[in-house]
Amino acid sequence: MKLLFIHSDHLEFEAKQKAGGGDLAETDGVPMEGRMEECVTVFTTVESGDEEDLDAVVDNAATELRDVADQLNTTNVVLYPYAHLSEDLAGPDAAKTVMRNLEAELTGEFDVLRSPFGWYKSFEVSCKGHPLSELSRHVSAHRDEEKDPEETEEREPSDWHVMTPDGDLQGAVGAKSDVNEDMQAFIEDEVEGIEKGAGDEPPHIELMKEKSLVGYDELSDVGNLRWYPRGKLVRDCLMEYVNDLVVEYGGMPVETPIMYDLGARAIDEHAGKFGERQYRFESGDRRMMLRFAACFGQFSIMRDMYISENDLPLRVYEMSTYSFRREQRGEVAGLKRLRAFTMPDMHTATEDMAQAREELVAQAKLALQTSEDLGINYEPAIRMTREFFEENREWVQEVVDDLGKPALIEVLPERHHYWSAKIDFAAIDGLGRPIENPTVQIDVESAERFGIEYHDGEGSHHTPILHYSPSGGIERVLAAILENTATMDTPRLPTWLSPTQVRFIPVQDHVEYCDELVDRLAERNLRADVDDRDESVGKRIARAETDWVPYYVVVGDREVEGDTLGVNVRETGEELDMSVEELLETVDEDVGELPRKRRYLPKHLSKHPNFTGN
RNA sequence: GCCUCGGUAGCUUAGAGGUAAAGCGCGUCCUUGGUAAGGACGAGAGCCCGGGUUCAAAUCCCGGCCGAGGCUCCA
Repeated sequence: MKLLFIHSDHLEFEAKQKAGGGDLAETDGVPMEGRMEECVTVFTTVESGDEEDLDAVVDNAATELRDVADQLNTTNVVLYPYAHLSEDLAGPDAAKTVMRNLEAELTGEFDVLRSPFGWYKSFEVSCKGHPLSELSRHVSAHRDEEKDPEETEEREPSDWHVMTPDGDLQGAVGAKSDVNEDMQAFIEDEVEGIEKGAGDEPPHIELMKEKSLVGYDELSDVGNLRWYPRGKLVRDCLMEYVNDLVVEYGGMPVETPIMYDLGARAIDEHAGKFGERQYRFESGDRRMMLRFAACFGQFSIMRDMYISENDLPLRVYEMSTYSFRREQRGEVAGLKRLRAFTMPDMHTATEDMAQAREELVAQAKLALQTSEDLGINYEPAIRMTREFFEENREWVQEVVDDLGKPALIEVLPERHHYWSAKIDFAAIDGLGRPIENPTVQIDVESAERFGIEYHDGEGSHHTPILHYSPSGGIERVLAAILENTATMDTPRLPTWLSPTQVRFIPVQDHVEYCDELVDRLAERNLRADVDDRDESVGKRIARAETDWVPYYVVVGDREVEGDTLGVNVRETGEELDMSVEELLETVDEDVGELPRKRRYLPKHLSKHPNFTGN
């Protein structure tokens, strides 16, 4: 809601003509003309985000108004509906409700004159012109806890348990002694609300800058990152990894638009559920939004398809570059929380709840596999409504057994969101705080809202739909990987993600020989480069160390003339004698089946520009 | 969004009303090096942006932008 306060000598209005059609114009309970002296005139625009909680908006607006009236030392208030303060209007019914309720809220405390909604009106206002006589405020539907202590009581707290693979269920806090360190940290954060690492910067933020991977860009909005070649390579490898994994599983890749028309009912409803955290804008005469996940486009595809029961489960997949969430300013942090992020997103239309449950487990297990490949430890949390838990208790036990590790169990008294059950996986960062990454959820609402149906011999049916991200957002995956490095003796990336996998350091002018070795590695799609700079050996080795190169080799007369290389293995700090062939084999095995992309930077270090780490 | 702290060379930081510093990096030269940083010289600064106070502002004040942390939040 937008409010424009004018401290006025007087305000006078007269309704002239109804605006819009139907019963838009208010006729009952408001005067058609009026005048007030020595007042604060409040031009008011109710916005779409306010519809989330009209009572909260009224309360917050009243608070602002009291504050302003107090400063201006007046008790006369004119409430004047004025659509032109925002481009994102609430529906007329909501707007009228807010105006009426605000009037009711203020009456008694103030002398209130309200001007009617939905009319073209003439008005005259005389602004006093002192420094505080024109003020504007933005009020949201967000409840401030301090102002409304009773509000926090409203949502009943969840029950928390830990379930072990053998089916044993116990209270989460009591189970802490039986689980590993990460799960303990997870319970402390989720259940006990214990803050850890207060005041410290998470290590990944400095690393992403220092290693020239990712940086901020002041010319963009907050939480929109830029990727330098080294980071871009890591990012592309991660994306390729996830794409391959999902396609292998049976996801069918698509690509869908990043912006949607809020004029479409299904879009408006789906978007409306998620409150204010969206990028919204006008384009021509349309109100648009940027997607916050790939649901919109994929649901739209499914809606337009003729889906036979034989097509189920139907898995539509997309690497959403980008999804957008306008997180609050102070919530955005490093790679952990962004406004523009990259979410691998698959939606699966299923025949019925039985198939949905089956898919949920299979997809959860696939998520756990990324844990292996990425070297990130994940702790699972199964969250569901009490109703779901009671109906599916045995099945939940099977799930935990299948996942093969203890799971945090959250039982919600009632359904708040579109899902009835979901499984999240959390990595624990260097400060003991969770980074929630993969997730799979059973959505019981969207098929109906978007008109997604499948057809069998009998007729058509709405489908339960799974939302799935096998890895979580790509940026968060990198955050988790970098956080991991902070606890290592020798911090490093896995070889398959290292921008340079092998570096050669020539002495006695053996650059050409090194170039040949680079080419031999390239034949196997392995990334090598040559530090041909005119620097001391010690200095170039220091550079290989700070560049986190997993294998580096000094190449001089001995190597060119002999048949072994002294290969420095960063992980162990050992120098091993290997033939060229052995080096190739070692690196080859190290990368294994994981993606192999070409180098993004020149072969010679002397040609590497310094990208600023910002 | 609110609160606290910060923004000085490409990077990391020192300085605190009166001519703007250092290390790293960069350039040139010397060194032709054998496993974590060889030497010399040099270039490089709208001191985040906009206002204000002052003879004088990077420095003090106000507003904004960006970053970190805290609150809230992550659908």
